[in-house]
Amino acid sequence: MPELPDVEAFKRYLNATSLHKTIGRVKVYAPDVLEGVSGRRLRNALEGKSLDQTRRHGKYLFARISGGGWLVMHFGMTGRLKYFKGTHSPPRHTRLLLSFENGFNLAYILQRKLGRVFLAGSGGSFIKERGLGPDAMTIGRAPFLQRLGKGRGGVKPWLMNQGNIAGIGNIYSDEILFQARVHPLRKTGSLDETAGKRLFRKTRSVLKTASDAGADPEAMPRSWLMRHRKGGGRCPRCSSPLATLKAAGRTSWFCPECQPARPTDQ
DNA sequence: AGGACGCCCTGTTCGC
DNA sequence: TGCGAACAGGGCGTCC
Repeated sequence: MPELPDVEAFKRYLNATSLHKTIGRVKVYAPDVLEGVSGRRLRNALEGKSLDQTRRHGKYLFARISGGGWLVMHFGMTGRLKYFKGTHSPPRHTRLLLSFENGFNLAYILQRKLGRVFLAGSGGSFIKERGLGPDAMTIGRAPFLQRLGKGRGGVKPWLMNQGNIAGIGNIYSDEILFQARVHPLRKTGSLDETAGKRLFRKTRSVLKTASDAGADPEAMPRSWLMRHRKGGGRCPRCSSPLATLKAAGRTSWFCPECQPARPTDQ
């Protein structure tokens, strides 16, 4: 699930549960989710320390370690965090477990092992090394439009490419395109100034609204595409049957009436 | 450069 | 009901 709003919710969850608590023990259940750091080094960096602040950039969550460095988490398609009490076995698919001295634990859970955990010196250096673009929720209009103008391909791949702007995945790109009334196969170069500005505005508002709602799909407005993107779903705006197509190997949902294709884009 | 594709994983749903 | 295929909100490398 995790796109920007979901990771924002994880950040708030971590803040509310796990800050300023001494980490007694770290258990790595799946060493293969660690990237660029060994289990031993991760344990050494965390045990006896605490997490004292968090940041989010795109789909990455950063937690600063009191002893120096940052624990960085990416959640793949199925990741989440769970804070729980006790010493009983952690939730299914727990890949990394921080056990605090207060008797509680923070589990990093991935059903499919597509997420990754890193240890970084600083957030800024990590973002640079990974080639991430500016955060999709905080980027300003001018840099957004400037970067959009450099695109040569489709709008949807542009939105989802983390090097352009960071944080948008399949679900939210569909939502943004729907609300901006842009067909998923439109090319970035075919968008005029007005459409570009609309795309920026909807990117901002969709991510903001979803983050404020805790990324809970059920809490999103009924007027959003997201609430209807399933077989037999109809457009919340014009009631037309929604359509799907494949782009970049992923399913795009859209309304053929509200998001008309342009012949040059087909 | 951009896009299609396979792959990494695991669980669920779909179609015959 | 059974069983394999297809698919699922991510991202990387490879190839064209």
